[in-house]
Amino acid sequence: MRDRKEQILDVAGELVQTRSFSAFSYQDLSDRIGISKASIHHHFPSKHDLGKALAARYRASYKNALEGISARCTNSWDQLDEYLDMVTAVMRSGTKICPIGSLQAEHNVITREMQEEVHGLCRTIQSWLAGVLAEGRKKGGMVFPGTPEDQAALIYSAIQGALQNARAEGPKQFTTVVRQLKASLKGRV
Amino acid sequence: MRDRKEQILDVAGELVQTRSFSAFSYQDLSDRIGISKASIHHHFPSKHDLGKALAARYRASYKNALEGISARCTNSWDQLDEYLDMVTAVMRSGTKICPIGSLQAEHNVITREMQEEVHGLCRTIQSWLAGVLAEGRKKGGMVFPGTPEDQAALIYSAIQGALQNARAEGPKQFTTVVRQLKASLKGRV
DNA sequence: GACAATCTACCAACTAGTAGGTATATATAT
DNA sequence: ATATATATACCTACTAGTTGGTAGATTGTC
Repeated sequence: MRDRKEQILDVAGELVQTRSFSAFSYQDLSDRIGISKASIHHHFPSKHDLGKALAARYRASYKNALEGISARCTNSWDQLDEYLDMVTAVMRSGTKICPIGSLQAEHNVITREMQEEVHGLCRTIQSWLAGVLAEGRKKGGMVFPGTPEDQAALIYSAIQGALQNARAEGPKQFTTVVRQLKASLKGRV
Repeated sequence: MRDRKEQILDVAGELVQTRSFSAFSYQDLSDRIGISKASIHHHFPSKHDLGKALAARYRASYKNALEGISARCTNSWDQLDEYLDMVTAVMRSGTKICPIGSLQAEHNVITREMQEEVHGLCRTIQSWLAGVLAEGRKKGGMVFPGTPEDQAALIYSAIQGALQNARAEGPKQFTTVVRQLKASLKGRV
């Protein structure tokens, strides 16, 4: 089976998002997938290997998704909406949180290579957001203080914080944050 | 020694903020404090007891700090500044993150009682923020869309997300987010 | 035959938590 | 005063189970 690796990453991803990187084990993977613990070590010799591959996959997947949005729609507002819809979908799928948030919370217990993957993912999203905001300010009437990069940092932080809150406080808070962000960009106060 | 309990909570708090709740053990506490693991079990029979006491202490401490700010200054802008300064101090102290963020990231692996303490802490901060925002809109010229509660949710989420990013991305991003939030409230765009 | 994927069976280290004992205070009863 | 409880704080030594990881044999597939 060639996609066993993918399957393992799927399950590991779910565990990272519902628990945390420290709080799941190879045994958990073994139980869920139905092959022995040693077999999982065959595919990912150490937990660091697994974590690194997982973070890299998240990074590639986000990059792909964001490029897809850019290709699909030209309007900045639509691009922002699609991004926010994507994140909303993550929140709605059970009791998950953002994988970035989960891995960042354990920043000091993951390896350097994992840290770098997570860091790259942050940069990818924020620079994409900054691009959308720059274009939106020029042509779409988006209103915000500072540079597009500054505002991207705010939006990114708010979304990440809101995603984390959502699991404890429910989805209402998350949609409120999204609404506030959009209203603020429209300059309606 | 009466304050042994406090000392244990101090060390546990630091470990929660630098690692995560799952990623520290009674042995870690024992090593750092210099008393046996069993002695720590004497003070906090189970890890759940320890986590609950820790979350409760955070809650009380935040409540106290926020009430102190309200008592100290009457101006809404000053109150907001003091809150933001307090959070900035958390970020600057080494490689810590917000304890709430850390515990929320592990929402599904902590006990219900711990979840409730964390939840209460979130509510405490957000309703305090909402109070400051309501007053600031009325008398201080603060500008934001939606209700004060809505905007409090945004600010709270952004701060929490930014705190989490700070450890991976450095303090610059955090100060940027704070600056953007304040500029936005001032209506300068 | 080579190779990948799997297995069983193991390892040392670590996990939260317990059992049972010791030293030292502070009461209380005589 | 002095003996006797009681409680706190700590200890060493242990349990049962989990952790990430390894060794070596077995399977199926090109």
